[in-house]
Amino acid sequence: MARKSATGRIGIADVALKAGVSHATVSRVMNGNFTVDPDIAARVRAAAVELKYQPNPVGRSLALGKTDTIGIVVPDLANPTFQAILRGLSRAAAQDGYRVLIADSFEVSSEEAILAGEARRRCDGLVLCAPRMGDAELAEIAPSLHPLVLINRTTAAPGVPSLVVDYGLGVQALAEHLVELGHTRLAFLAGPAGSASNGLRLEGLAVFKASHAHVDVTMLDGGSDFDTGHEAVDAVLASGATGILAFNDLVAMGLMSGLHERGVNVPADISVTGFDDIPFARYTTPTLTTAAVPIAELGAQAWHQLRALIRQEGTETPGVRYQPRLEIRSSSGSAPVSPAP
Amino acid sequence: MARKSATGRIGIADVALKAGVSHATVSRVMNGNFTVDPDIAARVRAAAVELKYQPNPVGRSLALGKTDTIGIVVPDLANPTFQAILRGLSRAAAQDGYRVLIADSFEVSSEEAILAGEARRRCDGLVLCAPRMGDAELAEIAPSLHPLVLINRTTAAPGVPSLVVDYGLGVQALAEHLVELGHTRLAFLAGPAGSASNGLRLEGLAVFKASHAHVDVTMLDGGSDFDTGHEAVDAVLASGATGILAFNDLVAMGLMSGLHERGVNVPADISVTGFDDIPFARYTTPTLTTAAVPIAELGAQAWHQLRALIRQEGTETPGVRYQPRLEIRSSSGSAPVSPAP
DNA sequence: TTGAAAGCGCTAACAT
DNA sequence: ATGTTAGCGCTTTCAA
Repeated sequence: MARKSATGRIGIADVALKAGVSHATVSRVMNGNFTVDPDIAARVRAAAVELKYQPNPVGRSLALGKTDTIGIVVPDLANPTFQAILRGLSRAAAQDGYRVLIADSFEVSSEEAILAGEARRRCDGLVLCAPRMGDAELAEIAPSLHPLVLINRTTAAPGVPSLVVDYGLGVQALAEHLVELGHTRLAFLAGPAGSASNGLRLEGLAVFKASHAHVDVTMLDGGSDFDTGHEAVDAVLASGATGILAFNDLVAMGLMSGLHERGVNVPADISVTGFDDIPFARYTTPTLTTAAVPIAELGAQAWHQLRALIRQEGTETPGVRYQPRLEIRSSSGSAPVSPAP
Repeated sequence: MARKSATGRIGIADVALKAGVSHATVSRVMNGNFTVDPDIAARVRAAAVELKYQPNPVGRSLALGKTDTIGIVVPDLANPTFQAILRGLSRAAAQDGYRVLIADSFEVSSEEAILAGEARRRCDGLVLCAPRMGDAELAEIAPSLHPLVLINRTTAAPGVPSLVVDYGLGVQALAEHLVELGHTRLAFLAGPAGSASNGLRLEGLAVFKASHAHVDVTMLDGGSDFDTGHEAVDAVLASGATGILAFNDLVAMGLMSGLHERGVNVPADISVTGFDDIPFARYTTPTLTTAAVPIAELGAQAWHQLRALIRQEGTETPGVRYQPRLEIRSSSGSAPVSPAP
């Protein structure tokens, strides 16, 4: 048989032997180098087909110094937001012939730096998605990770484009919307303490409060998943608020489910808003008012920025800032005449 | 500076130079080979730390003939089922120091074989998730993909473990459940035509029908997402069925949303069941009766089977068959006395 | 115990 | 137009 190499797979040498040419010529043919005699090229191609030869990407990567692979580090693969980003990234990168290596840090921020470094070494570039590590650490490792693109996080380190969603603006729009509906007592169901996007929401709320002295905004501890919302029902009811700004759509859905169980009517008794506009938001009962984030586009954009960096296109790309779009559906309505039960 | 190599990164040669030893010795130290003099080892380690040396995985892969990476090919990264499998796989593989490369075929079955081959060549093993390609093609390429694990698909090719969920049994249990509630007119909202799991459901329904001659089961065309369910409202109502078996939870949610808009009460007028028990199923209104699939475990199990293959542990692993568990919630109830509106 | 050297599979500069 | 040769960065025999 034609299996010569140590790995047992068919290598360039086998094809060269079969076609009666040198490795170099085979390599040239495989890479579409036209300085090869058509007859010989045909012979090589025939041999390659017959042997079912497929170039070994590892050897190729070592020789070329590139892997045609990019890495992405996410805090939690279970989070729909990160899933959507991954999808957008994967799709866009695939269009340019790049593959995606994933690294899930499982919210263990101390692992992120190591994970990122390891991923980066196997890839041509890296996307760091909402990293939980501290600013100092991020700035310190950023240079060693170049080409690097940040999502929902910025850094002082130079040459690192950031794609950030303006959660502050989004939460302001939602609060504004509730106020226009007559609500004067709001509550914010916060997200994970370490999350930068939660910080942005808090900043947005501070701005909102400064210009709406007559509106009462209660702060409630929370998280980022269904259960958070579901478990927050008591706290929400105790707050006396009639307009609830949930950290995200998942929390909002959990909350609505809990309120439903208590017989509280949404939006007649209490209005609930989410954030992100995940696909499910259109199909909840009632449908969810939320702030839409062009999340899949974020993934695609991350690839485009990374690609520019990899190709060393000197176009200074400071990143992109995305503004959420208010998506009014049925979970928000006029404030009840009497306070909520 | 210590940057010598062509790639601009610090290589083993830099460390060797700095420590005053050969590449070989550095390699030995980095790999914990104890045949190195402790003093020299310490010197090497110090040099490595000082230069922030990190071995290049590509060079390592080429020398060792392994990448410590596995690949997974999915038909659609947007599908929660595949996301969950990916997560379980990624988590389990990470525990053993393996990374995951993803390849999304975007439901283009003609691309699957190429995608799978490319992914496999960069990895030590492959997981093919519910491949849409034909049986013949699958059996033909399977040997070249070894080590290979199949999810929700089987093949005649030997040495390929399959993890399959028994969708047939699940749909039978759901239908049985509806019949026990008094429903005699059911409808099945089918999934994608090419999907093997849809085929299994159909087989299950055939078995069910054979033993329930008095029950009428209408077959309705469909798909696998929200919109499918939402758009099926008319067909569902026209069928006169009071118990609807949706292809999966997403379709069920879309359908319930559509029914709600039409003023049809679930489950008073019509009962709806899903499939998969995605996290959202607990939080729909009403909560969704479904068949639970231990989906994250499937991903983990895929890794364990793949690991055994990679390690060439001769333990014949013919795969695992998972039986869905009936999860009765609020979207299914007694059949209405009079036919649905 | 260490170094020199071969080789993993490929690409590319150089030579012919 | 093609072959020879030298790497890419690493591991691993084989000598010493």
